[in-house]
Amino acid sequence: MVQKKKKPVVVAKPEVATEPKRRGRPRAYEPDVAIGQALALFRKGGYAATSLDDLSEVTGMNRPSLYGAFGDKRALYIKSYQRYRDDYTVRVIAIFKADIDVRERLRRFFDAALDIYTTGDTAPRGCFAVMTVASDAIADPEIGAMMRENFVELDDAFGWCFKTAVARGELPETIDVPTLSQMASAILNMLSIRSRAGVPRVELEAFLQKAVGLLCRSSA
Amino acid sequence: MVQKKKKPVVVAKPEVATEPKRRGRPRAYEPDVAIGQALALFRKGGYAATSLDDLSEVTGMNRPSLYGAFGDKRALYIKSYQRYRDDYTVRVIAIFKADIDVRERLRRFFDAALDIYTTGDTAPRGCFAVMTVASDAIADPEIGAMMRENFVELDDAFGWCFKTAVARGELPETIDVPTLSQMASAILNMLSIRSRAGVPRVELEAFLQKAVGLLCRSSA
DNA sequence: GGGATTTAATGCGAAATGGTACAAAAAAAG
DNA sequence: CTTTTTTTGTACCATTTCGCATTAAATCCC
Repeated sequence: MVQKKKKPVVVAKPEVATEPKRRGRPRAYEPDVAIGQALALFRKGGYAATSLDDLSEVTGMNRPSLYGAFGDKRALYIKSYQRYRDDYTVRVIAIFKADIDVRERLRRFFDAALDIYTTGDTAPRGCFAVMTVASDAIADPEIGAMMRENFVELDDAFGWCFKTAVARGELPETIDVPTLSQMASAILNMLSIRSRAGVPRVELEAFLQKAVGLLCRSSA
Repeated sequence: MVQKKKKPVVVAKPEVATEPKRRGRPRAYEPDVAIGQALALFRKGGYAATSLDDLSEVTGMNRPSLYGAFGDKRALYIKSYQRYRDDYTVRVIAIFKADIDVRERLRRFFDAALDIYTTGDTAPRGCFAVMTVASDAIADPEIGAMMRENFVELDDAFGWCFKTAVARGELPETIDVPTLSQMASAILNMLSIRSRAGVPRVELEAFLQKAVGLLCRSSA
């Protein structure tokens, strides 16, 4: 899904299945890991503060190669975001598949977010989408639309949690699913901001423990 | 509080009380409005994406004057933040002084935030502190500390609201004040992110209406 | 009016930035 | 071995950026 596939029609040689015998000089880099390194750098400094030279250095690719492989800075930024989104999507799906009650599900959801937000060799990085919205990149209409979509998807994910909880009898039917979902999204935003600001993870976890309880209190 | 005062000891001349007879060539700019214009620009694009040339243009001051008056870009950024903080502080104080119940107080609080977040000649700007944390400026320890302090102050402000509500019998003594306060801060963060992302204000106001109800539901 | 003082305005310069042209290199195909 | 194809690596360009040095202007004090 992330990488090219190129119709492995009748691949006779059972190599690694990811090498369709390219023709020219072989690449000195792995596109996948390069995007990952670019993502890490963008998450550290944001769009404007990350230069192509920085990206070139961290990926080990020189600038023309970067350009040829991913396009200009903006394209690389968008590809990095898609990688970020793909990465956390698999975690969310795993949490959705688990047969657990709504409180545990929310706890795991927030905990996975903290994992992602506190990632960073030196300092926590927060949420890429939140960072993007806060940056100048939001002036780009296409990028803005992607970020709004991201937030809606998160609302929907939480909405699914709460609706499922009602269906399973864990919460009363009187709860306001949309409002609770947006509240959960708000908590996510707060985790992003504060973790990036340097608030210790344990503090945020302590808050989460009580916040989940508050969200799931059986109230009309 | 915002500007210099310079001991108006026995000011004989009742001018405007803000002109202590400077000596050299008079300024062609008003430091106050210049900072305001710089703030508007920083809020639009963030730290890295705002150049001194942009700031020079918007303030009408040429770069050497900017430098002489406020210091380098970082100093100007910090001064802009202080201006931002001073501006909203007066609004918060007004809300605190009003003799209203907790729901109305929270509503006004959030509404004032929306006023500030949706400010912008072309597009909404969000919260300056949130933007700063999300930017590369967070790498600066001093700026990071200022932002953490900002968040703590907001928590405290909400904490005062809830404690006062309990004292006035509007909420039961069993509420968890710190958790509710942080939840309110989380809502503030969400408003900042979404307004800047372009979510219409009416949508956010609709959410707020219900969110305040949820926060103030008399639950243990 | 003359000097002192403060600011404005011009412009320089070194470095960084995004982007690209072009030749050398490395592999497969013939 | 030669050609073709793809990527690498060096070098370059135009622009922007931050910062400062220097000169010109405007005002106050004597």
